[in-house]
Amino acid sequence: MPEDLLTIGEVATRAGVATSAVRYYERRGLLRADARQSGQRRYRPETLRRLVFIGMLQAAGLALDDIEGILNTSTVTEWKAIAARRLTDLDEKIAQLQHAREVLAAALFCRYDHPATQCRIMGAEIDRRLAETESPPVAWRPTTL
Amino acid sequence: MPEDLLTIGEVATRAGVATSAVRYYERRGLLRADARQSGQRRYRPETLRRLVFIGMLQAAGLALDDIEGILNTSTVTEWKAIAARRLTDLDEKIAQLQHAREVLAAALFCRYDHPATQCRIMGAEIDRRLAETESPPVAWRPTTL
DNA sequence: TTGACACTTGAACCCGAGTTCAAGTCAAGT
DNA sequence: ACTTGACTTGAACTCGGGTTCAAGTGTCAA
Repeated sequence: MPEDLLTIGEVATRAGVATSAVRYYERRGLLRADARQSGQRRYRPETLRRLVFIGMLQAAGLALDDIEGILNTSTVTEWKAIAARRLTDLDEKIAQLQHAREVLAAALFCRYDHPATQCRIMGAEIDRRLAETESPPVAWRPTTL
Repeated sequence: MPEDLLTIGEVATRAGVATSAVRYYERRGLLRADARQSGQRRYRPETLRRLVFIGMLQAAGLALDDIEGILNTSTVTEWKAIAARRLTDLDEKIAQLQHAREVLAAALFCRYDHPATQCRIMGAEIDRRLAETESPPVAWRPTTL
């Protein structure tokens, strides 16, 4: 018996996930145990790497379905297509969050004080958003929303 | 009866959310209908703005509980504290996503081809992550994960 | 041989953020 | 009078990504 096989607890802690998550990934088809020793799952170090890989893609905002696709497709073009699509989404999301960040940060310097909806930076952004959806503008008065 | 009141359908479409979401926000205490006309909710334009405000904070990654806090706290320091905490989270998340974006983008240029786990850029990042959790390093060989 | 301990299973549950559904109400138009 | 259409309600359901639970199994040490 090769002793370089890891238990579920080992791969889980080393990959920084819960054992329940590892079993869940197996259910979802992202992973297989490489062996069983008296019923217990055993993993090759490569599988630990695979687990970390899953975590990376997850951190990049990919859903488990996409990750499964990337791991289980048979051609380069196929997985790169999925990755490229998600890269676009990711860029969009980063841009959105950056904008949100600006607004939120600016609001912290706002001294129209209370309540938050009174803040004129927020107010201006609300106007922008309302205008965007090409609806008739609603007049801005410093009223409690 | 003041005719500048909006129906739920109006506020919803103008704010870009579903009517069910508006009712849900009301249940959660983020919102109140300003009036009722034969049982139906009516909203002042300010409430439409409030709805957009909710959407903005949501886009910045705030949970409805936080948003409720920001809307319903009584002091400036209180809502700014919440916002500041979330701003930190937001910065962290943006940084994470940017890193993930780099890796993903780089992977698309990788020509170790198939499968995705073979990509050496991904491989290097996996190593970095494994090293980070101060676990003993696992040797890198180009094996299927 | 009795514990302790880490694992096994399927099934049920959790969370956040809503959506969907059935059954009912109301006002307007024909 | 009847239909249409937008609303009302509470309760149940959805979805993703897991977690928790009860009941059982295997291995090791005292």
